[in-house]
Amino acid sequence: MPKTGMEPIRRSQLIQATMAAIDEVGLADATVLRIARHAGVSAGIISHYFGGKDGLLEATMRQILTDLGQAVAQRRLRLVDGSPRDHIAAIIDGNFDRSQISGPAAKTWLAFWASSMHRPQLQRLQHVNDQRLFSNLCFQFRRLMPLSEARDAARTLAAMIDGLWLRGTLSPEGLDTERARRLAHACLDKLLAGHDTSAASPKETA
Amino acid sequence: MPKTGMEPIRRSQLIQATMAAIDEVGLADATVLRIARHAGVSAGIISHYFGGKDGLLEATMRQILTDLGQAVAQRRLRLVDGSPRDHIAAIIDGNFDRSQISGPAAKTWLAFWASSMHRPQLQRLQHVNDQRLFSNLCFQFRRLMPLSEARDAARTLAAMIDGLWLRGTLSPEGLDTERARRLAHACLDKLLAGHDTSAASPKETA
DNA sequence: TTTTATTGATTGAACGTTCAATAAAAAAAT
DNA sequence: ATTTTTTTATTGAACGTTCAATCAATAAAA
Repeated sequence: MPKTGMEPIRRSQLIQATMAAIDEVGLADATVLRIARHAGVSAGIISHYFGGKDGLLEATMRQILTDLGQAVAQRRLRLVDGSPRDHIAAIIDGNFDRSQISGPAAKTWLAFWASSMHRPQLQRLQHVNDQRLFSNLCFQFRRLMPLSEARDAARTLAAMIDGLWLRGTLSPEGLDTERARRLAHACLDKLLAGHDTSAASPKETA
Repeated sequence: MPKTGMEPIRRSQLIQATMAAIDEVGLADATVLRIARHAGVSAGIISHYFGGKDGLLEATMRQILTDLGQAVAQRRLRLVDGSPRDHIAAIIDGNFDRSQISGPAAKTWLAFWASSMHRPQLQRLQHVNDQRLFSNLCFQFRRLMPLSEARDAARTLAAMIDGLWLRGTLSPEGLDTERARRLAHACLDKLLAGHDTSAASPKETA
C-alpha cells in the first residue's frame, strides 16, 4: 500500500477518527486502538505521525479551532464594508456552524474544554481562541459605543453564544440551531438598542 | 480508630477529596489512590462506601447539584412574596454561589458536563438540574409575559448564566463573580423592559 | 535495490477491585 | 471493674486488566 505523500491524508483521517471516537465513547475511552480502527489503520501509526496520543489530541483541538475560525471568516468576507451589526451577526452565525460539523465536533469541544483546565498546551489554544472572539466582538461594538460599554456588550454576547451552545450540546434533544441563532440575534438587538444608526436588521440572515 | 458512625463522615470526606483531586489534576488523573490520599484513608475504602469509583463520582455530582439547589433555595426563602424580578435575581445570585464553592467545584462541574455526554446516569442528573433551572425561570417570567415569550426569556437567561460561568471558569484569570452577576442582572433588565410593573430594581442585591 | 509506509506482537507501567488480616471500640460476660 | 466476645472500620498487598509506546519485520512503490 505504501504510496508516497500519505502523511497529510493520514493526519486528516486520524483527526477525524479522533472526533468520531470521542463522539462514540468520550475522551476517557477514546484509546489509540479505537481511534486507529476508526481510521482503518493500526495503532502504531499514531505515534509515527503525531509523536504519541497527546500530539494527536492537540492536533485535533487545533483543527476544531481552525474550522471555527474559518466558518466565521468566510461569512465576514462577504461584508467588505458592512455595518457593525452585520459583522456581529456574521460572527454569531459562524459560531453556530460548529453544529454543522455537529455531533462529533460538539462532544469534542466539550471534552477539550474540560481537559484544557489541566493541560497548559490546550489551555493556551483555548484562550487564544476566546480572546479572538472577544476582540472581534469588542471591535465592532466599539464603533457604536464607548469602550467600557463595548467591552460589556462583547462579554455578554460571547457568554450568550457559548451558553446557548453549551446548553444545546448537553441537552438530550441536541442543539436547536435555528432557535439558538434567533435568541442570540435577539440578544444582539437588545445590546444595540439606542446605539444603532439603522433599525434592527430588516431581514434575518436566516 | 474504628468508632461507630463513620459512614457519613467518610462519605463526605471522600466527596470533598474527589473535588480536590479533580481540581488538582483533572478527572482523567483523579485515581482512587490520589483521592484516598487526599482524604487520608486507604484506597480500598472507596469500594467499601461507594461500591466503586463510579459510585463515588456519581455521589460527587449529586453533592454539587444539591449544593447549587440549596444556594438558590436559600436566597429565595427570604422572598416570601417577592416580585418576579426579585425571584429571578435570587436565582442568578444563587447560581453564582457555585464560585464560592469555588475552584474545586468549578472544575468538577466542567468535568461532569463532559462526562455526562457518555454516562447515562450522570446525564440524567444533569438534565434534571437543567430543567429545574429553566422551569423556575420560566415560571417567574410567565407572571409578566405570554408563555412563548417567557420560554425564550428563560432560555436566554439560562444560557447567559451558564455562558458567563463557563467562560469565567475557562479563563486563566478565573471567574470575576461581581462582573458576571452585573452582566446577568443587566441581561435580566433588558428581558423585563416593557413587561415590568416596577422600574429596574432600585438597589442591587450586591 | 533503496526508500517510504505500515503492521502488530511485545513491554512495562498504572489502574480499579478484592479480600484476608488487623485493630479499635462496643457489648457482653465474669 | 476486669476480661472476653462481637461488631465495626480499615488497611494494603495481590490480581487481573488495560493502556500507550516501541520496534523489528514486512511489503509496496520508487
